[in-house]
Amino acid sequence: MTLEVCNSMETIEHCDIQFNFQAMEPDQETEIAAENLQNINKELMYQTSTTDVDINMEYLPADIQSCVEIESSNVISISENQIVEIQFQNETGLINTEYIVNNNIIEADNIINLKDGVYEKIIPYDIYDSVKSSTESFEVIQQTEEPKLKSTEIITQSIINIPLLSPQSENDEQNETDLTSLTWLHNITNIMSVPNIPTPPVSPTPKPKRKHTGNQEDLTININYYKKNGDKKPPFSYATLICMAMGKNGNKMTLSAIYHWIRENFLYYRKAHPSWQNSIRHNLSLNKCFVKHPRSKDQPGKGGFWKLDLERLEESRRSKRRSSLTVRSPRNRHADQKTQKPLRKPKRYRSNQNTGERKHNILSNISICGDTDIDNFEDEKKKKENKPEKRLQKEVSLLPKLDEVEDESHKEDETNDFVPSSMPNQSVVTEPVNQMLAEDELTGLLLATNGWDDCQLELLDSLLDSL
DNA sequence: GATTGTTTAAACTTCT
DNA sequence: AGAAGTTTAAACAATC
Repeated sequence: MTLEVCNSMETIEHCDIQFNFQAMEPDQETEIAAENLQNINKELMYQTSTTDVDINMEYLPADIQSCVEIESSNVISISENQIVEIQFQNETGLINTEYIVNNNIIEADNIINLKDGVYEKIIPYDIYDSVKSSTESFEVIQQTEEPKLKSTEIITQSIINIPLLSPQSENDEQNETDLTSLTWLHNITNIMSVPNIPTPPVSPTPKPKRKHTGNQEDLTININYYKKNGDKKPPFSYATLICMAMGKNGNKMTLSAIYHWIRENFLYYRKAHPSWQNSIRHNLSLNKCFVKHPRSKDQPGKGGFWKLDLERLEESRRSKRRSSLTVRSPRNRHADQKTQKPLRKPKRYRSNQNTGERKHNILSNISICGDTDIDNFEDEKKKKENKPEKRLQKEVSLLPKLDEVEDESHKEDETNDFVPSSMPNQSVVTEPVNQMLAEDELTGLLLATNGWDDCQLELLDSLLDSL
């Protein structure tokens, strides 16, 4: 497998980008690591075929400041505002191409040009007409040889400079700063960059995190680590996980499909006590951004479809901002309720796996994380040997063994619960553009606003108002 | 009976 | 320290 990095634009500032790629065979991991690093502009090429990759900085572009840990992941420091093309290849040829701009993974279908600090993203032809009809912000700038590439979306320049955490880092604790809720916007931005969905303007540049120490490499989260390693709980809130799943499945999923997606993409949740599913349900019910849509009568199956309510997201975001600018409403939920209701009995069970853990923002790369082929999704109810959550007090004894889980075979879903991955395109095409701001809208909503400074919020507002 | 969905509440975490 | 957000646990109703 070859990793090819093409630096096609001038540099402005610095950021870190993490490349993840899998070896075809585990023992080839290091060998394939940076077999071919190429910088087009400077016509520099770095090649190695050794198993112990030793990057010679002399051959790297000046703006590439480091290239470390070339094993299962390849961390390279690359200038911000660069467009980076990554081609994943194996002996059979090209298997995938992705582009990265300011930490955003862009599908190869969406060719990107950079011009004077403005991103121009070419929108796939098949959604161009509907996009154009609903906004003036898109314009045709070129016709490409590829018929499906037709228009361009202007995206204001914005630099995301998110502290990233490396799971292997020795400095986890000190680096694990407030990467929680608010910042998962950025995650969503990437996650939701499914083909054919116009990428909204990325978030304004957050201020550097307070008390942040350590270099960027140390902060880089390898999302693949969480996909493959079930020992550590992924640093995403449940709301984030739900949005990740929905972002990959047209913002509309059944509960069981959400379970499935999470299990498929995070090994931890395959091994974990199934009480997390209770939390998922809790989040779906409690978070008003998740809206339940009952099945139609001609759609048999259990439960309804859960969707993201983007209007609600925006409404909530704005109200949160207003309240943050004034006085926080007094809230003493616990005290009030204690006076009204008797205390509950002590908890019988609490997982200690999350104790002390903090949620992290990541340079997420969900496309690398993997699109679960949900076509083969097997409804949970079919898995009798791997009992899902029933009642929590019964669940401990029902915990599935890991090997059982991993041998789990996915049969055809009989219930049509699963929303195929083709759904996103449909929904995007048919909905007005202001309904497509999923990423940014989600940001301000599900997340706390306290991670945003005034500049960010104002920019966000202006972007929203301009729609 | 199992799953889905709602609600309550305590514990925990993070931020101001 | 308090507010606000998140997670975990639990009870229970509705539905398939």
